Amino acid sequence: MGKESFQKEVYAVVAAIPVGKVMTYGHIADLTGHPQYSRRVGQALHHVPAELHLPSHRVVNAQGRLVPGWKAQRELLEKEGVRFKKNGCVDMQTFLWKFMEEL
DNA sequence: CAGATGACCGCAG
DNA sequence: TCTGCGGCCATCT
Repeated sequence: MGKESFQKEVYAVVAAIPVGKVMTYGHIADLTGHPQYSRRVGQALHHVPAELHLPSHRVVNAQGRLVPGWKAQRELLEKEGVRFKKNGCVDMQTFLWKFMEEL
């Protein structure tokens, strides 16, 4: 498995996140079979070509915090029905995508 | 080639 | 809430 195949797997997972749900970098790393690659998931998404039109705004960190410096992200999520806690973090209990429970 | 850096994670103070 | 520390890994200086 080369590095760019890992990148493709990441993109596939992100593309599969349903509207109104979010997923964390760590979980995506787990799904690709590389539990320690959370940082690489972040890199892959930071450099993802816009023409792929991935819903990368639905990826947040493990605390539900949004991407530093990306001002449109919160609005995009709110438009999909994602609500935030008082501290500004996503309400993970409600909006984290639990893919296991969909089978 | 050695450090620094980053869309990370968890724990601690 | 913010800061620091150790661990992690590829990329940039």
